[in-house]
Amino acid sequence: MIKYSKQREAIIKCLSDRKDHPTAETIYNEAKEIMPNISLGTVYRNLNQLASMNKILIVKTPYGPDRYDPNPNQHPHFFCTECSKVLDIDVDKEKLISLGQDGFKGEVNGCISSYYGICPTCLMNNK
Amino acid sequence: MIKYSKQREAIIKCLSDRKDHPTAETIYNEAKEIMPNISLGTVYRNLNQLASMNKILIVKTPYGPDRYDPNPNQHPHFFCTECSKVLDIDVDKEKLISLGQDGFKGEVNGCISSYYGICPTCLMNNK
DNA sequence: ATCCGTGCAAAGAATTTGCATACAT
DNA sequence: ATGTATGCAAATTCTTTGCACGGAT
Repeated sequence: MIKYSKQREAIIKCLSDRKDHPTAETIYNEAKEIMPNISLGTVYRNLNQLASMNKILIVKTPYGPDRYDPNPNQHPHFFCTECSKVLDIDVDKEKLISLGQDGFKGEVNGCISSYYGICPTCLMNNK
Repeated sequence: MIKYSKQREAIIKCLSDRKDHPTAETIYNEAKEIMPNISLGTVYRNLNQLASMNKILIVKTPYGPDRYDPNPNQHPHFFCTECSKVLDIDVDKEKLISLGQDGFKGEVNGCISSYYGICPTCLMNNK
């Protein structure tokens, strides 16, 4: 049985407020402002707990620490190779799966897709 | 300028001989049989060097250590959730990219796709 | 009263790096 | 001779965990 905690509430709030897929460290620093005694271990514990309850998503990155996404549905992300930002990118999930399933003799249950390139903001600034 | 070394040769040989995307540790253990003094640091150094020269691919995994692929072209992998095997999976690259680019205002330069599910072998054994 | 969650610090896993020496060019 | 590569061990980075205590139910 899961019990309420101020820390978990703060972590969820920090994560939900952001659209930039923060790292545990970032969440920790932000949570510290409203809760100076919170520890990094607690942040990790809660993030893992939330992920295993399918409330949030852990986003593995090609480099550096994991990032966290308040949207629990597995969906593709875009990694900007210029500014390192991580964005959501809208991709047809069914098509993605069927691309993999097509001709494959096993059973495809899901797909984690990471697109990379130059994000709209950097593209605009470059011009 | 890059200089020849027995160690690098052994590492390349071990990697090329395998189709199972070994970890650095696995390569290290295998290389040790023909070269007992080789160190894990050397294995990592060479793998990173080869990857940055685009001779091999580093395959990030959802859990556990990175794996290495003698095929340097970025291509999708399949992770078996039963036996943890990592397989190549044949997916139309152009379609994959265009799925991401479609409607996205940035510039998509590539995609790292990880499919997961049950591999053909496990599927067969389950029946 | 029970037992889940916390802070802290230590441990762990994976990978990188500094340094003196060995080897390829 | 020059400079890259190596072995070794220590250092880094990111994350998990053990433990005693505090707080939610």
